[in-house]
Amino acid sequence: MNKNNKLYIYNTIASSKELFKPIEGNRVLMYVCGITAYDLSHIGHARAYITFDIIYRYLKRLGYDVIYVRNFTDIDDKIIKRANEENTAVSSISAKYIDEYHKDMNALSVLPPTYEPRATETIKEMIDLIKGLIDKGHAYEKDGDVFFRVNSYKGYGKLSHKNIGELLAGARIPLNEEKENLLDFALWKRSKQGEPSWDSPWGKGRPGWHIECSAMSMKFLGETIDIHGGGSDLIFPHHENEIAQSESYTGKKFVNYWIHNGFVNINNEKMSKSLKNFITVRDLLERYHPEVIRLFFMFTHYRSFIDFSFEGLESAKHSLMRLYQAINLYKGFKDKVDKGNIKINYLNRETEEIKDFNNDFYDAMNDDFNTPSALSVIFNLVRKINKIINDSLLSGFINHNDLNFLDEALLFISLVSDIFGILKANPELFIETNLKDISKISLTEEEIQAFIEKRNMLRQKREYKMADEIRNMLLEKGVLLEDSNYGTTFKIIN
RNA sequence: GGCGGCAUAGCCAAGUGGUAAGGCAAAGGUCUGCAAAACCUUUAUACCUCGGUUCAAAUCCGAGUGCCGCCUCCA
Repeated sequence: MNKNNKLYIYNTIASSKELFKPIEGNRVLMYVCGITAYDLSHIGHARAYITFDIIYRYLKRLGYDVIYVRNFTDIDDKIIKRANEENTAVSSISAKYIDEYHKDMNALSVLPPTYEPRATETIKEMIDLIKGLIDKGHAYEKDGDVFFRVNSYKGYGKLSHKNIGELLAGARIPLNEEKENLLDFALWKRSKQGEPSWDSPWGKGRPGWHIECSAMSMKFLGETIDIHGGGSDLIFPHHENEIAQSESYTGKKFVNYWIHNGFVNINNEKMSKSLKNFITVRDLLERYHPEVIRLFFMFTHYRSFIDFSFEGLESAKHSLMRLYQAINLYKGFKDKVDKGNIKINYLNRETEEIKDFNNDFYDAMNDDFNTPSALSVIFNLVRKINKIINDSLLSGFINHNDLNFLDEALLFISLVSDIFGILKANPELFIETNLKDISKISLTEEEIQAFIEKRNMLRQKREYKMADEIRNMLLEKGVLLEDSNYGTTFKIIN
């Protein structure tokens, strides 16, 4: 762990952590590859965009002025295929799924980037880029298709740490007669019957996939940017190709820091459409609070693959509850202090210092955004908060130093919650609503309340046996009763 | 076939040279008519195996085993 208060980022191209230094002053130029809009987003997308959301939020917290671009691929084979299947326009498919994506991201509290360009809005820039590449001998046209000449770029493979020979040996792509080299990739594709197309110097056609990110990155951020991110599956060939075409065109370094998030697996296997084991964000949001999903991902470092499981989600849910309970406990406690039910004593006593937790937290985050480690700091802090409050509740006194620590601790937690995008709900409400899902059982809320009242009458008469019978009966139906000083509440169990 | 990653308690998961964070679960305690909830406390002495380097290794090096990913669209 680094103790020098500086941010280190794991750079894929260097295969190691590097000190982060922006190109210019406090400004950070960040580009993250967005989705291809042809279907609902799945939990893999959720992980990727939550990861970069936290990076975005954290960089801003460090005082950087971040210009964040995240694109939409709205022209592509899969979208065309989907449009044909549904007998509708390509643009209506992409518009629909961009809209659905926004709904999902919004629900997950993923902040909107500074710019969200679409490929089809950047055709002109792409054509200019391709023209430039042809002029410089890095690309060639063949019957309306344009390919990038991989052999013309000597650094090819530097990101994915492969060399052209290895790639050729392992290639599984069928040989395309029109290409000079198996590894050459399409910059421009001539249009086929019934496909959307744009005019170009090479006839009607549409862009290849890789060129759009180079064009959009340059359009909004310039020729060299600080951070470029995406899922680890994009390292090859997508990002490798982006580097080749961008650097061949500008003669400058394209990206300083490459950040890639690990994959989401299900039962230890990659999630994919062909295995039919993917879970949509939409489905997950029906079962879990968005903050539970965020916390679930944060419990694993962003670069590790994560094995998705409902057990893991349940665990995250209980963890989140623990955080909310502590906030709630503090609120109730402050109320008691304000009302004079807890007396403040002004003896000088050693107490915890918030700055220790603060330092540990930033050390963790500065170490390549180590959220699991940062979370452990928060849970340690929560234990201290609970302990101080419970001790005071028993004794009726709170030391003024401890009280001050509590106030600072809660302020710190609220700052952390801005970075993580959690703990934004009303604690009392969150705890209540997350435990009550009446739809799962055969009783109505009114019926349950009636039983609770009946039982409490019996309890007042000390007829505990009958009271317990009601409690057991409700438990069999999935309703668990909880008695407290404030009355009896219930929650639904599975 | 080539390249790369991972292997830490019942489960999940940090830690990458100085003697094992945290979460969930479990057990004990406080509270309660009893429970539940909440909170507190406790919970790894072979960190996959074998060998090596070092005063010191989960951490570095070598070999092996197992799992996974990339080399095809993919977050």
